[in-house]
Amino acid sequence: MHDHHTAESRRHLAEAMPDAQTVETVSQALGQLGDPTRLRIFWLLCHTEECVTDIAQYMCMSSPAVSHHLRLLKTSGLIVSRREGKEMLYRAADTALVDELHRIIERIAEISCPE
Amino acid sequence: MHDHHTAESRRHLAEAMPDAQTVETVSQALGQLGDPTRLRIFWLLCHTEECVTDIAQYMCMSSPAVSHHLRLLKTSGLIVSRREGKEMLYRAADTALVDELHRIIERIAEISCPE
DNA sequence: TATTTGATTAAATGTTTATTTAATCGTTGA
DNA sequence: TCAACGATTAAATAAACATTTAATCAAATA
Repeated sequence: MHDHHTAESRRHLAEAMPDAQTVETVSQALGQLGDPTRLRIFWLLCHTEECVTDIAQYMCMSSPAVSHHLRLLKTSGLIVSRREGKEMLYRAADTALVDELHRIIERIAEISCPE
Repeated sequence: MHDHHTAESRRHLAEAMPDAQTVETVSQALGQLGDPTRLRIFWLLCHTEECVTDIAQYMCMSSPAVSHHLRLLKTSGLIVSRREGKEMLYRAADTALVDELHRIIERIAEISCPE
């Protein structure tokens, strides 16, 4: 049987480890952008406000499919919407979380895909 | 029929939009941490080097299940491993991508779960 | 108020993904 | 070289998830 951590080092880690609620929240946010479709929609909505029809056209997808992703992003607090006449306009939420996510997307793109 | 973007504004967006390859890469990396189990393993391995048995114990999971997640993280370039005797030791990879991801995890935890 | 347009919801389908159990592989030491 | 230990692989199952088509909803306007 090999050596494991001491009780003390294990305690240190356990204390520094984000609690279950935090882990849920963080992975939920990151998971949203783990889907390439949602990543592109989110990125788009960080740059401009769009209606569902235009997003669908931009993404080359059906509007029900886009609607589905918009609902997930909205439920996660990453985007917001407002009605204007018959249209629903979506854009990125104005929060620190969104700023960070937008930042890291462009940063990872820089790092991983330099050209 | 409502108004859409001009050809010019659409062109601007299309040019700024990360290409398909980049979107794939970014969402792949973020998606890895979209799973709470992998997020916790990754976070752990950002802080210390561990063998599979210890990770499994820490996570309260079977070692095959942990092995599965380690493989995914490794394939994505987020962690590395080395053999020491019978054990495989895993730790976070020493890359800019990993630094960024580690940074954002702790940042999102700060933002979303203040206490 | 009936029709049209834009958006969402629901049901159904197909795919991906996590976990379990059992079997196998690699290394060490008896 | 055989037994023991740590780790991985494989097959099977179950749970999540994305997409499609059809139906419904909400606002505008003719």
